[in-house]
Amino acid sequence: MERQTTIKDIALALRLSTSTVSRALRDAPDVGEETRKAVKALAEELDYQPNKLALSLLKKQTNTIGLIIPNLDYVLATMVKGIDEVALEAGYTVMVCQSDESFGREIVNTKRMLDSLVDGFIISVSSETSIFDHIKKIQQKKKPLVLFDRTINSINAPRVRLDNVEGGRIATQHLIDQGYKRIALLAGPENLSISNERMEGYLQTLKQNKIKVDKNLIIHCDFNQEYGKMAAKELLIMKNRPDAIFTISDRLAIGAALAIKETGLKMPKDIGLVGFNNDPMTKLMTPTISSVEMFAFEIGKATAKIFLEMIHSETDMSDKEIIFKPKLFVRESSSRI
Amino acid sequence: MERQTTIKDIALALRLSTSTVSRALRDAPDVGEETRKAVKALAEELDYQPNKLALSLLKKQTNTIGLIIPNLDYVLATMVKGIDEVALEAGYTVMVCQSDESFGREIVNTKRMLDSLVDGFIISVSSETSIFDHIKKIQQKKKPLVLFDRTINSINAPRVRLDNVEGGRIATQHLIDQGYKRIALLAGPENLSISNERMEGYLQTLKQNKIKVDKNLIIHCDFNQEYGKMAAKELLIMKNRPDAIFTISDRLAIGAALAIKETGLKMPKDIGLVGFNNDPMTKLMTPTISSVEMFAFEIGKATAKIFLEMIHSETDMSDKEIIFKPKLFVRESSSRI
DNA sequence: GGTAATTTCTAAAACATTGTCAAAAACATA
DNA sequence: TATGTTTTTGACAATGTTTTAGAAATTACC
Repeated sequence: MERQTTIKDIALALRLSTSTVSRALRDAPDVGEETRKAVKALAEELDYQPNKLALSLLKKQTNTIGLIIPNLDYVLATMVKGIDEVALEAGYTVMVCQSDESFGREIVNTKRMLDSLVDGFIISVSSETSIFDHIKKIQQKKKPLVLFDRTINSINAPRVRLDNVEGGRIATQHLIDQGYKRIALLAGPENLSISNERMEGYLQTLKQNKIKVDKNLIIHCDFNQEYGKMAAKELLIMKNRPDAIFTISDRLAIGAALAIKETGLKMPKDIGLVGFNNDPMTKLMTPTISSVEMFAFEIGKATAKIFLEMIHSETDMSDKEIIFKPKLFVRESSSRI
Repeated sequence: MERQTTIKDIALALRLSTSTVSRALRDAPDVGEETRKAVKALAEELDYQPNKLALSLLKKQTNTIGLIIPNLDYVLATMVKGIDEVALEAGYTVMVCQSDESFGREIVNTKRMLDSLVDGFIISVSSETSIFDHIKKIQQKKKPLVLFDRTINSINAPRVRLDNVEGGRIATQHLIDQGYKRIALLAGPENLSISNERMEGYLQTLKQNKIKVDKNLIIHCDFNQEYGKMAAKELLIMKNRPDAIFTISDRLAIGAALAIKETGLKMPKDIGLVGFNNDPMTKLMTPTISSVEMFAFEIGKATAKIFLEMIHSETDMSDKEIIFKPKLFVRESSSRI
């Protein structure tokens, strides 16, 4: 790696002090017109670029955001895109680390980034994470922290997320409206906020419609097409099988759709299916799958904006919560009326 | 943000010099057993973490890799995962920037990162990029650079990629073997290496099989489902329409599949279709779509490994090229024998 | 007891930059 | 010319760390 031109080189060449050069470059008022010109000309010639590292050390800020996410599936990738866009605009660079749904890797990533290279954190936790000491440590060090998508109630930080309860409600209500009576739920990992909230919406809606909850119709499993398929199979071979399935993610929905096909049942006639995320895949399957849109890009942008706000203003924002309203896209898999 | 404990604090408290503290912490030989213990104990107590910024400034390395990619679709996300995994293992953190297929944003991202925060670059260029000054600048500054997936011939840097010509060949040959006679090509953006290489394979194979190339059957378009659909429609309404389409990406293939469905043609009977990437979506479509697997995860890992090798050894590696062999997964869309 | 060798520590430089304060130069006014 | 004011510049400290060279202090040996 080549030695970079520094302010010192310019100072030496022009027989000036480094401070004068520094000021000339920053267009400070107290520097002679001629010196300024000379400095700028030489800086241009030598392709001088201020050393960000030295600046960061001095200013104690790196203009870098640490982003920790569980994976890079469609939804997260879209959110990352939103975050990226806003951050770039504001002069920040994003450091993305995937925990790969692993608690251990989430901790390693947090620790690494905490060791001083980032100005703050934007986090969506892994499905394994149920202890939050590493996240509390961020707050102890008083670094800005915003949670998004999969948020944590016991952590006092601004959060941006979907109204997942509402999402569960509109999906379930839609299935009921379409005349389905026994609605199963493919829930995600148990300790995840999004799982529980969407389930909450499901339960509320059943209750409101005076439908008794059958615990056998609720299955928890990881976000993985294969698991989704297996879980759906389990449901479909029950004596008193469900006539509709609401899955908490589209990946699970796709697994379920495959299970349904293999069993020889037809959607939406024999069984209804609604997924979550509005992954483009749902439009491509045959039949197309109804799904709840979660405005991932917008959530990403809003998250980054809150983060920036948090960095720039000193006011406490830990109560701030931005909640997006979901929207159901009805497709073939669930429209039998 | 809270003030971090520094080596100075420890030195002051223990009435030692900072140098001694530094050596004690690093287990250097010339430091007394008792001092070492005292220092370590206090460091533990005050939760001392070395300031990476200061270290980076001193050592002139940040242990950070700048990764520039055009987007975060399935293939790239998988590659990023591979890169991430290897980098993390080696103690490096990855800074991901999406150019979003825009030349301008690619330049901004490169410039930002070049301004000293990263030790080197791993790049896959945007489809708009046909001038490479920003990339040459990286090399002028003697920073390690590895190109992957979409590589550039005019840049002398190690590269990791698929044997795209071979990919084009096996896809085309397969279609011929299945008895298709008029094979169209949905190529990607014109200036992209992967487009041209896959097309090269297509052309070679036609020639080998003594099939005359019909230029009207070759359409270039951006990687976008909608464009793919439009381009396919164009092909399908021709008087002398093709009886098979080979698309250079699965996103285009999916677009083509939708166009085919709308036209009322049946795959694989009336028309054959082969895509590229082996995106999980291809397994979910009805009919399932044949596709060329490109081992994205492996390419990602290999790329990161080369990068690390480049960082650690000083030997010139700019000739190094790792080429993965593609593999065709035959599915319903193209198997009519 | 004196010299040499060894151990343990410190001071200063280095990394690139900015900020503060003081000095010097330039200029204006009486 | 002397004084005051403004403009321009420089010296030095500070950011947090490691490294080099060397200084004390201790121990070993004759």
